[in-house]
Amino acid sequence: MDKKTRLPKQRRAIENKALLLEAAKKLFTEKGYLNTNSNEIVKEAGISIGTFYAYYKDKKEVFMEIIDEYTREYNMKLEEALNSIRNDNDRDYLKAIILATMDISKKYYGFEDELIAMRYTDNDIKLQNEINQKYIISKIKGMLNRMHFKNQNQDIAAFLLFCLVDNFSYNIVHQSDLDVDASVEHCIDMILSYTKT
Amino acid sequence: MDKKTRLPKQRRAIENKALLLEAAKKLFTEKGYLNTNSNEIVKEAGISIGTFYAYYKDKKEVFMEIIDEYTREYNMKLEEALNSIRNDNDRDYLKAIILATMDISKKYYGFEDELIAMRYTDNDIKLQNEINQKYIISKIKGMLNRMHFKNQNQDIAAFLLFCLVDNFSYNIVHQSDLDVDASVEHCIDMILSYTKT
Amino acid sequence: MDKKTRLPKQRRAIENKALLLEAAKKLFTEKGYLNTNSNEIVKEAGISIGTFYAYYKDKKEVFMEIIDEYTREYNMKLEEALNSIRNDNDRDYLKAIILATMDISKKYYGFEDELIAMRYTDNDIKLQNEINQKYIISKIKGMLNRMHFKNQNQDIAAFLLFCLVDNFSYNIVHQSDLDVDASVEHCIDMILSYTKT
Amino acid sequence: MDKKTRLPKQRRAIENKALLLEAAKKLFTEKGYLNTNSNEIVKEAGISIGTFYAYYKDKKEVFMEIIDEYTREYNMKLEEALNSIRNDNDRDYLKAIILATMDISKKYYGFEDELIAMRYTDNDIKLQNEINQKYIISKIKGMLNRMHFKNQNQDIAAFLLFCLVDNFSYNIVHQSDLDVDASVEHCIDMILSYTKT
DNA sequence: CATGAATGAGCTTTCATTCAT
DNA sequence: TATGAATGAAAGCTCATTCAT
Repeated sequence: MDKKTRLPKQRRAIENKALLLEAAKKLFTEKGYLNTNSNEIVKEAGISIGTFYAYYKDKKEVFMEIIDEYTREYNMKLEEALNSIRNDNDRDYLKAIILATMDISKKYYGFEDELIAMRYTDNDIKLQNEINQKYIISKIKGMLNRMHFKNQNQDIAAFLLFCLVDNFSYNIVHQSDLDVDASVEHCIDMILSYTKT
Repeated sequence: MDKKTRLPKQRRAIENKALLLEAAKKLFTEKGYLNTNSNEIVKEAGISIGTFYAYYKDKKEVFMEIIDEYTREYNMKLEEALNSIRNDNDRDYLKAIILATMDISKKYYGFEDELIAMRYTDNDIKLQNEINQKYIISKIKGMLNRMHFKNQNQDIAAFLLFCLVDNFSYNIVHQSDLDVDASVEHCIDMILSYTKT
Repeated sequence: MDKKTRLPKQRRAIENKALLLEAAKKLFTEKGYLNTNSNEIVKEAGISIGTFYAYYKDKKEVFMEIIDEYTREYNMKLEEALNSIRNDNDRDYLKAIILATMDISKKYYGFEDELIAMRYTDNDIKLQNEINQKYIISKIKGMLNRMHFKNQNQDIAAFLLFCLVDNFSYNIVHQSDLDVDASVEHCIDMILSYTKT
Repeated sequence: MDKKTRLPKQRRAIENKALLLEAAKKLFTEKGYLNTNSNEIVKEAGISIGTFYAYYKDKKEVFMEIIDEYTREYNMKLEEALNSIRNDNDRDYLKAIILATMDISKKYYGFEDELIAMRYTDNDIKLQNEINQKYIISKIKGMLNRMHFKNQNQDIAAFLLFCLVDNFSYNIVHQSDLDVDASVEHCIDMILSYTKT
C-alpha cells in the first residue's frame, strides 16, 4: 500500500490543509473525536472529501497533527515560563510550570478531553504521550537542579511532581468548587515542603 | 415506549446475566470498549443477542455495571485498608491508601484504561466519576483529621492528595522504569512533609 | 405443523382469553397494530406470553378476532336499526343505516383505522372484508326492496349506496368542519333522489 | 446533527435516485410497503445501500415521494379531464372525473392499496392526504358551480360527491362482478338526480 | 395449564474510504 | 489537483415465537 499523502507545496494546498486542521479541531472540541466524521470536517472546512484524503491518511492523522500542535505549544509555553524567571525564586518557578499547564488546559478546553481519552485507548497516541511525558519529566528534573534540590533520587522526585502538577492542573481548570489561586499556592507549598526537606 | 430491561428472577437468568458481564469485562479489557461489539460479547458468553438486550439497554449499560463493580471494590478496599491500621501511624495510613489504589489498577489492568478514557468522553460516566471522586476526597479528609492535620484549608489539601495519589498510582503500575517501592515511599514522604509542616 | 391452539374450557381459561383480547384491543387502538408487540399485550393483560400463544396462533389471530367482534356488532346494530323502523318510512330506514354505521365508527374509533389499513394490506383480512361487504350489500338490497325501489339493476344500486354510506360515515365521524346532522340529511336526500327517480 | 440527504447534481446521481424510486415503486406494488426492506430496494435498483441513504432519509421518504408523484398525476389527470369537456354537458363532466379517478387506480394498482393503508396508519401521510382531499373537494365545488348546482350547502354536496366517487372508483376497479360501464352510468345518475333536484 | 427466559433472523443505519470525472 | 457520488462492511437493536420448567 504505502499510499503517500501528497506534500502540499503550493499556497492553496497549504491553505486547504490548514483549513481542514482548524475545522477538525473545532469539531473535535465541540462534539468529540468519535462523534465527528470526516464528511462533517470537510463540510465545515468547505473542502471536498477527496482533498481531505489527499492530505491526511485518515481521521486519526488529523487528530495526531492537532496533538502535535498542542504539544509544541505546551512545551514552548513551559520553556518561556521557566526562562522568564529571573530571580531564581523557587515559588516562581513552580508557579510558572503550573500556570503554563493550566493555560494549555484552558486553551484546549474540550479538545484536551479527547486527547486524554485517546492516550488511554489508542496505542500510537499512548506512545506519543509517553515520549512527551518523559520530556516534561526531564524538564522538571532540570528545574529541580536549578532549585538545588539534593535528594538521592531525582527521577522519582521529578516523576512525583509531574503526577501532581499534571492531574492538579487539569482538575482545577475543570471544576469550580475550590478557590483556584489558593489551590495553586497550596500545590506549590506541597512541592516546596517536599523539596526543601 | 416503556421497554424495561428484564430483571433476572430464575437461576438460569441470573447466571446468564453474570456470564454476559464477565464476557464483556474480558473483551473490554482485551480489545477495548470501542473495539468490542454486542455480538462478540454474546458469542464469548455463549448466549444469544436477544438475551443480551433483555438484560442490558445497550453496550454502555454493561460497561457502567462493570464500573459499579470496580467502584464498589475500590471503596471497599480503601475502607478495609484504613480500618486495618491499628497503631495510628500516618505512614501506614498513607501507604494503605496508595497500595489499595495500586491494587485496583493492577486487578483491572486494561479495563481501567477504558474506564478512564470514558470519563473524559462520556457525560454519564463523567458524572458518575465526579460523584465517586468526591466520595474519595471526603474519605481523605477524614483521614487527614485522624492524622491531626491542622491546615486552614482541608478541602484543598484533600484535593491535592487525591490528585497526587490518583495519578501516581496509575502511572507507577503502568510503567516499569522506576523502583516501585522506593517511589511509594517518596510519595508518602511528599505528603507527610506537606501535612506535617 | 398444524399446532392447534388450545380450546379454553375452564373458567380461568375463558377469562384469560378475554383479558388478552381486551388488552390487545386497547393497545391496537392506542398505538396501532404494528406498533404493538405481543409482549406488550400480555403485560397489559397481566398474563404470560406462553399463555398468549396457547390461545392465539399469532398476533394477527387476536386482531382478526377483534374484527369478528366488530363485524358481529355492526351487523347486529344494522339489523336492530332496520327492525326498529315500524312506519315504513324510507328516510327513517336510510337514517338508521347511516347512524348505525357512524355509531360503530365512533365506538371503534382508532381501532377502525387499523382495521381498514389491514383490509388493503393483508390478504386474509381483505377476504374476510369482501365477504362481509357482500353481506351488507345484500342487506341493502333487501332494504331497497322494502322501499319498493324498482330499478333495472338493484345490484348496482345497492353497491352505490354501500360505497356512499361506507365512506361518508367514516369521513363524517373523523372530521369536524361540516355540520354532521345536516350532512346526514343531505346524504339521505341524495340516496332518495336517486331511488325515487 | 444536520445530516442532510444529498441532492443529486451530477447526471449519474440523478439517474440513481430515479432508479431507486422506480425499484421502490415496483417492490411496494408487488410485495407491499412493509414486506419490502431497504436492502431489497437497492438490490432491485442495482445500487448500494449507502447511496440509498444518501438520497432518502428512510424508506418512508421514498414512499412519500411516490405518493407525491401519484398525487401530482391524479390532479393533472383531473384537470385535463375537466378542461377537455367543451360542451358543458353535466354527464360528461361527471364521467370525466370518475374515469380519471378509475384510471389512476388502474395505473397504480397494488401500490394504491399500500397508500390507502398508510393514510389510516401513518400520521404524516394522513395529513398529506387530508390536504389533497380538501383540494379535490374544492375542485368538485368548482364543477358544481359550472353545473349551476344551486343548493344551500355546496360544501356538503361536494363532500358527498367526493365520498361516493372516491370509494366507488376504487371498488369498481378492484372487483369484477358488476358491469363496469353500467355502474359508472348509474353512479352518474345518482349524482345528477341529486344535483338536479 | 401457566410461565417467562431464550432465541436469532432480520432490519435499519452509519461512515471511512475509494475512484471516476 | 479537486471533486463528491458511490461503496458495503459493520454495528445496533427488535420481536414473534418456542420450550424447558
